[in-house]
Amino acid sequence: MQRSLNVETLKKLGKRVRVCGWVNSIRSHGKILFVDLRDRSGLLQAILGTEGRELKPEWVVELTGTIKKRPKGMANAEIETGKVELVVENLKVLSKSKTPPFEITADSRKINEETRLKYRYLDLRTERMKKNLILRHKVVKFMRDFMDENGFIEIETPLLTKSTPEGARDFIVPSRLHPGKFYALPQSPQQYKQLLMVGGVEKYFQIVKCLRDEDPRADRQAEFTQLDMEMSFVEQEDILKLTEKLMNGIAKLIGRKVTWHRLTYAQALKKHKTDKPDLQRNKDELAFCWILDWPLFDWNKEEKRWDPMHHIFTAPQDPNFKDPKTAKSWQHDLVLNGYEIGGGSLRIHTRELQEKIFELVGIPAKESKKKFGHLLRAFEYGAPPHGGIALGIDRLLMFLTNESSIREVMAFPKTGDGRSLMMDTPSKVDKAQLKELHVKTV
RNA sequence: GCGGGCGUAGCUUAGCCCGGUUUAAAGCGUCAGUUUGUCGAACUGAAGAUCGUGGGUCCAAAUCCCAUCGCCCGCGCCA
Repeated sequence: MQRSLNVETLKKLGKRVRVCGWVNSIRSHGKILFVDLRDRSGLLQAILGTEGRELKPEWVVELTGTIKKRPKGMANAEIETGKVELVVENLKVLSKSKTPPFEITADSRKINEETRLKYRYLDLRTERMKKNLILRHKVVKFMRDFMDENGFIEIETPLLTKSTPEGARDFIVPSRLHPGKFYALPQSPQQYKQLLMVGGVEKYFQIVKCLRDEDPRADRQAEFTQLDMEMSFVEQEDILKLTEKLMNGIAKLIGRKVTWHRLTYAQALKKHKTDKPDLQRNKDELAFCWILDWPLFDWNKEEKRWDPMHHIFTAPQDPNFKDPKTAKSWQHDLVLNGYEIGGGSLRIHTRELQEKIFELVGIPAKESKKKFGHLLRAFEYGAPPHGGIALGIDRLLMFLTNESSIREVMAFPKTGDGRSLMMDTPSKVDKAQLKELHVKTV
């Protein structure tokens, strides 16, 4: 007999079914036992006799029996299957369980996160984590469908890539075949997506892991996921409109109210004293705010040079700008309830302008050729004007689920110092492994 | 790298300021038992803690001091 999900039993009144899942709770009345069976779809009350006496919470069982309507007045409005129950004819224990370190049925907000992270596979059984991960799936699916409907194609870019020390700290991977040389894990697929535009893709997107070796925060992990996109022949307004349409669609999907605001960088600083203003007026509102007209550069007092405000590929509004101090960029940052959840820009697409920027931020021509030669060369073969944006999926989900930590929307997050309490990572590796990589042991 | 908070049975906490009625308390869970209609049941009973770890002060330390470890929050950092 095919296995039925708990919720499916609603439509199987009077029929024999086979259900499988975890023992959520047991209410024993001696000769009659009520067992709430939990599976991915929800709970189902099963009725057993004394044969169920040995059952314990979190055991995995297979129950075969008949679905019956509950007696009058015995329905439970709290659960979806509350109008029916399973009268068990056969009980099979598929897997036993030790007493779990915390109660799966308890409110996990009251349980120490350290314990939850060590036993994450048990924490994932809780209603809270299940809900969050399902919502995450729905939002990501909506994003994929939306991008597809708007003519974008999803393309994967390499994980083993090139270190570009200008940005955040890179995670680096030693090369076995090339002793002394290293790959870097991508902080973002930035250069690849620009090269895809040169490649004539025109509309690219990717749901992609990005990695930055910086200290985590409640809203930040070393490893996170972005909806990354890039498009050719667009103005900034096209990118903003598309993003607004996407976010409105997501808000509608989950029934949340949305407001949109736009501020220039100067206005944001003047009115709100921050470039990440929180414009939320009530608890349920998703207050999005574009920050526009950013300065192209930022004066680095210590090094006495101009640093890019965002990154070196951001296009200036006036390609013939003379004064780095007043030059504005085509940068757009997206802020949600006071948190940056995305950023992007129109990009530079000519070699001349890109070289001018390298020079201004103090990267010598020799070095820029070595580090960015591939991009400069590509720009000489018909690079279309292009731009894009990357949206932080984890942070967005944090707001959609009303969680106060990004970890609550990730299946296997790391701690504040980048460790996994469950897998005990990072960990030491064999000397032999290091020797193959030509890495000296510390 | 820096600052702040927390650490007491499996879980959640009380006790800590102001050391001595503490044999470290409670709820949940666990274990044993009762119970044929319960609603993450109810009732009766039991077990379970070198108070994160190490050192110090004191007649006496969960409580005061020092060090150390772990987790959380923030700053720096995050092209």
